[in-house]
Amino acid sequence: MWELAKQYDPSTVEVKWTKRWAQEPFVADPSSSKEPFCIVIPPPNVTGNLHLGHAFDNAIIDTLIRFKRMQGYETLFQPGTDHAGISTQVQVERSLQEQGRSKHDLGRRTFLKEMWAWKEKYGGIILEQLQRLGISADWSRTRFTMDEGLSRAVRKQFVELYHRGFVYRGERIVNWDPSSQTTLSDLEVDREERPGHLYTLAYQLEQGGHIAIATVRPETIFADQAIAVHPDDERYRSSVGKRARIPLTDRWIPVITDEAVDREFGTGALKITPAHDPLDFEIGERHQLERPSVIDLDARLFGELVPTSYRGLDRFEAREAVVTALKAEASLLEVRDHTVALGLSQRTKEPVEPMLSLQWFYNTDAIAGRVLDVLDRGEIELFPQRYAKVNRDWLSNLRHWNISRQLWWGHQIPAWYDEEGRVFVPEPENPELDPPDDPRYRDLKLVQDEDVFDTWFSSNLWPFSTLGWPDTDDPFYKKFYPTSVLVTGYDILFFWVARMEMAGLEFTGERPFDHVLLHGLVLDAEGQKMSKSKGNGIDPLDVISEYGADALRFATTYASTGGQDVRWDSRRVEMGRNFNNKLWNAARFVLMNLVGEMESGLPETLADRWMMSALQRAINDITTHLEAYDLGLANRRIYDFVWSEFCDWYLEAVKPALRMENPRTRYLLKDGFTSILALLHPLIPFISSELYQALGYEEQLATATWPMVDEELIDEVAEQQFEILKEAVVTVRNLRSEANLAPSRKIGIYVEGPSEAVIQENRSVFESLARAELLPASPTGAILSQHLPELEIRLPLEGLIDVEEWRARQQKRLRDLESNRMRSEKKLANDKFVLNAPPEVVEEERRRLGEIEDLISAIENSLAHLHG
RNA sequence: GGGCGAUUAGCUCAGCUGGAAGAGCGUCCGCCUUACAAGCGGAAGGUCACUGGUUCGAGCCCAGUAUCGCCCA
Repeated sequence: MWELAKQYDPSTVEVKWTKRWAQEPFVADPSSSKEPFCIVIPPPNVTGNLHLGHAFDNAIIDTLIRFKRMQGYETLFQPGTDHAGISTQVQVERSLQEQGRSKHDLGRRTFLKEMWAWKEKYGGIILEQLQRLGISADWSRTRFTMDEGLSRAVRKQFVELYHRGFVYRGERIVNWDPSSQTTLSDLEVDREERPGHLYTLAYQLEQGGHIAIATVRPETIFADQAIAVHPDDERYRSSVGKRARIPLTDRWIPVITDEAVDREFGTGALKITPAHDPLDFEIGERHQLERPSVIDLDARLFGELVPTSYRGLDRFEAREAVVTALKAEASLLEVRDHTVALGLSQRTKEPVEPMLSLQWFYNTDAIAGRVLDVLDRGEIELFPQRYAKVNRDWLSNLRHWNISRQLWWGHQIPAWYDEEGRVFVPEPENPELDPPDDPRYRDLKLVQDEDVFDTWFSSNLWPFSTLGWPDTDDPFYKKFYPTSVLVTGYDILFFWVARMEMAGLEFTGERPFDHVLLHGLVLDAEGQKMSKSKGNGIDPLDVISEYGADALRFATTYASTGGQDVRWDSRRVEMGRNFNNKLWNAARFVLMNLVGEMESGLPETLADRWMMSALQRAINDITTHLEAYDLGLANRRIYDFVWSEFCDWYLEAVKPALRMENPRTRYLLKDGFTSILALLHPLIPFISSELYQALGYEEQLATATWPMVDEELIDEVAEQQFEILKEAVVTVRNLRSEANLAPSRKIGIYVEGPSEAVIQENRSVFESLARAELLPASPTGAILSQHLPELEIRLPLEGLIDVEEWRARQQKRLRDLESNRMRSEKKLANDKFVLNAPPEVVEEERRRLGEIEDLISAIENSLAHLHG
């Protein structure tokens, strides 16, 4: 037992438990009769690295899981990883590039082999990093979104949605990222305001004159199909129905009217380019316009419609060239500065090209409506509650979701086409049967769609696909679904949470989780988002090696309050490290005193009674906070209890009894400290487990039971008396400090007043804490005295003390008391207060006033007798 | 344009249903007091952004303003 070092070193302890929890994971038992509690991990990118966001998220999850496990729930912390389509593929492509190869050199099959090899090589890293955080997941159930079972779930989702008519293939304007060469959903595009220009172009009218149109993208004029004005716009009445010539070309297009045109924008006349703008696409549909494209997948101008000199130019180069030519032709009427809302690919930051493309879409209108009903009924509860509205607003304004991605890494879309372009999708009765293997289509030449699904189209199934769905008889699905709470950052409320809500209802008929706990984001010290490109990220593994994983967990749960963003501040981690050291040393003290006889039973001494009582209150508060997901409050409460109550007061107060080898106190010391370790375990699992073992317990703390409040131990008398004792001790320390008496010097103290008995009865505790000796009679001669309610404390004035300074201090205290008296008197003189305020508040105010008055007269009296 | 969050001690942040403002760090003074100097004892430090309102009573509730940040269009 004595081998506990003076200073806590987390590294060896944490590595030891990390290994143990990896080798003996917390396996969930679906046949258990215990109530289930399940959280699925927000699956990190399989080849990614741990960042602070993961650490934050998983610390919260694991705290809840460990808490519930100790409370007696059958817990499942379901771990796993996500294939993260684009980012993983980009990584592998980059590494190929370094070897001078491209995915096209390899071909799809070989490339995918490389991808899987990559996944095998790097896919375990992030999970190992998570284990280093001490999370108690059931590692025997680790899942990956491209596992066989989960892939089956994705296929079933698509097949069913297709046959129910919610998923369709269509030509729509999509967000094309020319850099990663794939389409993106609306959510993956960030809008950014950029300085740009608004160009006014003159389109010659066939009857003479011209019509001026405003555009921010002059390079797309070659794909124009019409000019549109608002039907009520008088300015263009005469032009409607006429034809106008596209500048730099010989093409003539009609002037049409459409309600969607904003008369206030530019000249009120718009060029309509259905293939390159979503609004133009809609207008084009209404007027049956053709939709030729002039921008290719590399964002270069192409096609018959583009004059040869511009073909092959990048869209931005082309803009310059077109503008120059327009100027030369005198078709450019005006160029004005104009901020444009540019769509950028979230991943590559490349401007997205709105482009006409044949893609798969998911019409979520109906299912979103059902989710809204469930949210309205409060069946899914969000924490903090304000996010319920955000959740709802997004669901009620959904556009069809583009679910195809032009990638190879992911779930290839199970749709086949024959030579005439007809679509073949597996039958719902037999979703595993590929149409080419279906005898009915034996004579057809079927080719599978090359694309894969958006990654979120598989992670939306995560809460149930990881539990065995589509096998609804899977015991884990039966036991743990719907899951209990989903914990994630608010930044993926739409991406993931809302989509899981839809998928859950669509396919299981149930909400996927009862509660959603959304936490904030971890920002850098300046309040900026952490990102690779900015290089302002902090590696959690560095933090762990410097301070320990417990300290990191402490810092994250401490900062987890009300969904607020967390500015990174290493002082919080230091706080955690210091706390762990404090706890370690408290344990050393406890262990040091556990030699010899112990006797179980109720507390007898004042200190024991007080500590056990304070412990019950702490248990109650901490349990309540954890149940309400207020981890920050729970953390602060246990921190204060351990440091300020247990260590600062109890451990000091208990020393005399321990010196006298009180077996009951010994027992309670151990008992109380054991409860503390249990209360701390969800927050700082490593050190608490280690110390619990050091105390001699066989079972590991993680599976011990959560402390319960024992009402019998709540002892208000002891609390009041101990409070008096503390105040008296603080006063003596105060006097000593003011009298400049060295702490090492024993001083004589005399106490007098109604509360005197409490001090006398706990003489040894008082003397030990105050480092003083109680005098049998009041000292004579020069004394310093300090007044407390119901107690006067006297100290022989023997040291060198500046009496004038002392007098000044006392007078300041008097002034403070007098202003308090005035406030109190004023309050009590107010009839409205006395009549309206609750009686106990009024009573408290009266008591306070009486106390103040006593103190004032006592201090005045002692000042009068103070001789300098 | 719509919505949300923040504004409390020098710094980073707590503050539950309204009932005399808190923590950690930092600062000042004193300590190797036999668990702990990553510590112990003591102290200083706040017009709770601003303006009105409700209330016996407002950091907290209501209305508005300002600044910063985020989301959506």
